[in-house]
Amino acid sequence: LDEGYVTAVYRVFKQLYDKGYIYRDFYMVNWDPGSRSAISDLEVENREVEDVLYSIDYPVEGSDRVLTVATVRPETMLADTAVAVNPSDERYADLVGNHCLLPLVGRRLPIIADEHVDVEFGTGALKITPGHDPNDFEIGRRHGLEEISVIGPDGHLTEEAGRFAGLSAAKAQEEVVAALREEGRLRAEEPYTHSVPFSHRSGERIEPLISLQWFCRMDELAQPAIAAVERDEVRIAPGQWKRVYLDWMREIRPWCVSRQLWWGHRIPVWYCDACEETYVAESAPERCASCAGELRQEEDVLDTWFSSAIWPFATLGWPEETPELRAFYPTSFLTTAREILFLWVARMIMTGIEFPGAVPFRDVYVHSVIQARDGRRMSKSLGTGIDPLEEIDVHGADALRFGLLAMSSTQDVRFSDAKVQQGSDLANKLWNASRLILLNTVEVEPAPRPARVEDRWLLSRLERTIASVTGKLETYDFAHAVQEAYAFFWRDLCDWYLEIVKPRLYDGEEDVSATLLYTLERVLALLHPTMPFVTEEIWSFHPARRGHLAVHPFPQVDESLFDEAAEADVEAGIGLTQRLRAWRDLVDVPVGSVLAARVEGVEPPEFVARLSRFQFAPDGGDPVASVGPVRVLPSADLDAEAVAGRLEKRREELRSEVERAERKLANEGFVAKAPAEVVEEERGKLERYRSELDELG
RNA sequence: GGGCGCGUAGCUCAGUGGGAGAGCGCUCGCUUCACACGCGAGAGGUCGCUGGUUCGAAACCAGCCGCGCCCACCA
Repeated sequence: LDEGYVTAVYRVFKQLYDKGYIYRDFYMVNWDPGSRSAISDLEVENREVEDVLYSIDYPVEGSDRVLTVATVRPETMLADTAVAVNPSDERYADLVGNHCLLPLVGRRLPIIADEHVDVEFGTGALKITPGHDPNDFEIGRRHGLEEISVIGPDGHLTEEAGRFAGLSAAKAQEEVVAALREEGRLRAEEPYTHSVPFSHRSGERIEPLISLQWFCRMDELAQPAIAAVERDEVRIAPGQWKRVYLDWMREIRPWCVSRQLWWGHRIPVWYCDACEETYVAESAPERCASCAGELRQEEDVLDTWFSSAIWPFATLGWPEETPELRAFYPTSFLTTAREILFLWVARMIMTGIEFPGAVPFRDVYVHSVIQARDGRRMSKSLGTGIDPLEEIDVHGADALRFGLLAMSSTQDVRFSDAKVQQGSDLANKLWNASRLILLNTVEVEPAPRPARVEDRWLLSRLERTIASVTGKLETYDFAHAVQEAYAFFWRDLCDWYLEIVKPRLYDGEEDVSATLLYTLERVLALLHPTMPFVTEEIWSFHPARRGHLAVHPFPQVDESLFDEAAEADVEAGIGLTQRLRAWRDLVDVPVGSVLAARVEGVEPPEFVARLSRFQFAPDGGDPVASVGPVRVLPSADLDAEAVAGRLEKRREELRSEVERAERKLANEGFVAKAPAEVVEEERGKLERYRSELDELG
């Protein structure tokens, strides 16, 4: 409706017309009786339908032979203008050039030979109805056959149908079958399942009709658009869609661009009824140039995708040389659903190259499709759609956004309420963890200030997470990107680091405050694209806040904070803590009790004892159990039987591990052919299992 | 008919050559001073089937079974 846009559409139509790409022709189109309009091939959807296949005898003129033909649309026989057989079919070779007599009508039908006919199907004889079947139309044009229309745009039979005129196609079918039966021409009726075109718009069965329409020839426009994708001037990801695009483009067919609808850009063509002149123009001519008569504008409108095809530049003011067009064209990135690849993306590329002279975008990402909860397509007509506003009411906008990203994949996935709930839980956790940090840190400039090994571990993990998330976003791997950010925040920061540093935090230590505020700032920025609302709100309380988080730079990786040694030490400490906790659980130690223990060898980080409720002392008698390097000392809280049972279970686990490693290393092929580091790793494992087994006694 | 993809824990999905993973659900224990939308600990899988390649296969190859999508003019 925007005037500037209409100008652009008309300019495009006129230029394509002047180049000879746009033309008007009688042609077989997909007629949608529901919307009473032609529609394009791409708007047609094929569905399996159970029909009846009728076999009808067509007598051969001047002979007692008959040709039996098969059809699921017997009413269209009224428009038959030939019978075709395959040229290699010896059964009928002598009949080619003769005529059949069309039952009910009496028309003389030439018997022709055409490669299209399948010798194997039915009797190998095919009735030809150029007016109502796309194949027959092509065959008809090849052989110069008459094109008769017996079904009109309203789905009812025309005057051409003689005594059947005025009937609906369905009713006509019944009557034609009855008449054939009466004349003894109906040889067989059998159930037949086949795929049938339906209108994507109205849902009605397509009626192939010949009508006068506007077409756009696509092959010239397609060539540079094919080259652009071949040369990766437009990159299509995931890679398989590049080939799908190219395959389609290489076999592109003329595009029927006219529609008999009210909505749409009216085709910029004017007719003079007096002298039969036709004008194609960017704006309405006043009068006919030849006779000065009144002009009448074409009533058909353009396919909606015709105007959408020029969207990337028409919205920026093209054909005017606007500042917007100069600044923003070509654009960089388009994300889209795959069913739009042909309808829209391909056409934008073609018109972008043809008109402004440059591809409209550099990268196209074809995303996965979220299906309904039960795995069916989301669809308005099936009622399987999921209303995002309802989801937002229940879980929140951030939760839905997180959930959708977490669901996304290279394949189609079902909508998962659990993933949205996970997002909602994350928002809640972000809020609470931030509250802990913001209410307990002292006033200090946020900065990485590692004072202990756990600080170096956290900062190293933070930077590695930023690196990894960034890499995954760049390759459109959204699900893993958000899952990785989620795992760092929840596991590393909340479950471990915050629990480890609470005493230092409550003590008002500056180093840990600075490090935590720094980490929080980076985590908020990292998660902001995924959860914009809650991160922005938390940011408003952050002491480092300058302006909105939405315009805060996305975190850049600081590799100087990578620290492999700290990671190894802390992760070993975490592993030991988990084993100690599990051991306590399994031997039923009372929850609050602190057990005495002694450590053999290197002292683990301080937090291990605290988080597993142990007290490590240099001495204290004979141990009653071993957990890795930890020797648990006797205590009133320990049930001797449970401890012994647990010991035995651990021994069994270790024995089976030792056995597995030994078996592998005993395999000569493995030792000889596997890479040295893999063999070495296996030897290391075996050694560790054996020494722990020795410790247990 | 052609093409693409999928079949892994109860559910939804990751994992593409060296000891089976996540979220949810389930079991047990915790009202521990950020969070019970939470914390800790667990159980649970002949990785669709059959062959093959390999020292080694959930992963690579072939065939089969089941499911989905796209394209296509067999009446």
